[in-house]
Amino acid sequence: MIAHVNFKSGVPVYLQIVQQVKAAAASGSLRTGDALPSVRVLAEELRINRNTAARAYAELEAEGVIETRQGAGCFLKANGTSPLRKAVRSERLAEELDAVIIQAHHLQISDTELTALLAERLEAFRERQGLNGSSRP
Amino acid sequence: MIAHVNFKSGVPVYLQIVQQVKAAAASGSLRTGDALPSVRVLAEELRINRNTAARAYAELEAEGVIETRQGAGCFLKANGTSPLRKAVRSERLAEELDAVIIQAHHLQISDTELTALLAERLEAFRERQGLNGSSRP
Amino acid sequence: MIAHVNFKSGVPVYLQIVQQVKAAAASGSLRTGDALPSVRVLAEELRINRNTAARAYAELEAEGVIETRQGAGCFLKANGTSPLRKAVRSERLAEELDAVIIQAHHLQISDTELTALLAERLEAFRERQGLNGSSRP
Amino acid sequence: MIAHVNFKSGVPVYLQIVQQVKAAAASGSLRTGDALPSVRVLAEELRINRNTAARAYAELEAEGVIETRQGAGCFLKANGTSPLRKAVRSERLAEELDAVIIQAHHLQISDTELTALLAERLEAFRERQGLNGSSRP
DNA sequence: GTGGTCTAGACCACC
DNA sequence: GTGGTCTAGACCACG
Repeated sequence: MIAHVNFKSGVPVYLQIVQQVKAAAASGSLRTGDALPSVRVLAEELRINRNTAARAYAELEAEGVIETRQGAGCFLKANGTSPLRKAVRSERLAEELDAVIIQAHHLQISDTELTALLAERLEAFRERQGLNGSSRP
Repeated sequence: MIAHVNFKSGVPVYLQIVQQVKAAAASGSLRTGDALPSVRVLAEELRINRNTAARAYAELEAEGVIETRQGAGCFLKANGTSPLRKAVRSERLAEELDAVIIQAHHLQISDTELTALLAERLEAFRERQGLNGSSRP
Repeated sequence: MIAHVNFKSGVPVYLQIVQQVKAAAASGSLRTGDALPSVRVLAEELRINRNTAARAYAELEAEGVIETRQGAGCFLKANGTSPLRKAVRSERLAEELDAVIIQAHHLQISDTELTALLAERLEAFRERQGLNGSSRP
Repeated sequence: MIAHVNFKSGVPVYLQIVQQVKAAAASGSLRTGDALPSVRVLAEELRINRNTAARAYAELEAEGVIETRQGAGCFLKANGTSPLRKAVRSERLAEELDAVIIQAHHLQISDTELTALLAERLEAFRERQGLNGSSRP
């Protein structure tokens, strides 16, 4: 099961799938060249419409995460292929960071603590990557 | 700045506001009796429609988080729950940071760059705060 | 009437719309800030489904040609905002040029003639731009 | 190289081939009795499925453009139409160039860059031709 | 009124 | 079998 959707979260279903596939790709549990479940299979597993599943994959292709080949299926692309300008990429990330900063402020977590937390999560992320990278049947 | 909305996250704007006010209340950064910005002011600050701001407040009132007193404004009600423990608050932020890290990976932004970007955005946030008035006494 | 679709060409309808809006924007007959017909109106005019019209607009937004504001409509963005890397942009254009070169070869048009033809069409394009730029009610 | 396909244009690949063979026949670059590459070879050259190549040839045969002789291959039939006049051929190319110019505009590629890119792709094309065998005797 | 999402079901192009 | 497109019609978020 590649993803699990929550119909009540308010987040569009197709975006939930996009985020989860991205997470799987980033953490290494999906690897370059791996085939993703077909649109029909994914739709059945998640009990969503085929169009919704297709839309998620279309979005992933537009972002350069996967490659879809007519009649063959969808495959994870090698990382390092983001077609966006560096400035645009930084800007997008900055927006997300701003949201986190506001949230930290609301949760009364200091700048120092937030910075430390980021370092900690980064380390955890790299460790997870290492595990997925070495053990594969 | 009581909230920060992301128009492209897929999460309805009014829900983003609701969640952030709740987070602020839960962590103690907003306290019983505190006044919230008026619908008009909030709409202006966030550059959203007044209807949207009103809807967020309506939702918060329906959930018993705030209380609107005619002609006086909106105020935070006693919530009955003790402020969240620090560990819980960190955990919430960690989840958001994990999402940012995944995004950074796909945007091909290195750990170093991400850390630098956080520092930069933190500084910008503090500067904005300084301009908009001083903190709680 | 912003576009006209040909159902028999084999080219997806939503792509035909995308191309025509791009052409209108490039030639100056649509200008920065101009509102495009609403999804519903466009769908009615072209006698296509509302979803198809929406998809065309979504594609145009993804390419940075228009901006869509929830509840307000779609508006032409200022040019000079392509979010793609220069290398990616050149590559895409190169692919299209390759197709033209093959076609020229089939039509037995020499390299020199093709180059001259490009210069001629570029001049014609700039002239059309000039006309649209100056005369507007 | 008898054709060049664009997988992302939205036009079915088999139709792209049909159109290009027709163009070559109309302009005289393919002449009555000329042999076309076998389905197998064409599929390899264009990196498409053999079924797709076969379909293109089937379509061309149905339209009476080519003739397949069992065991010998495919050959261009007499088409009865005189080769197109140069003006007509230029006009066809001009349409394609106009589309490229519009695309270049949105990709923010200047006239100078576009012209240079054409020269570069022309050179690459000639080089490929040289490698793949000499021209018609 | 605007655009966004989802479902259902159909047909096509391609492997 | 695969993904891509289109239609029809519904509901939601937003101005």
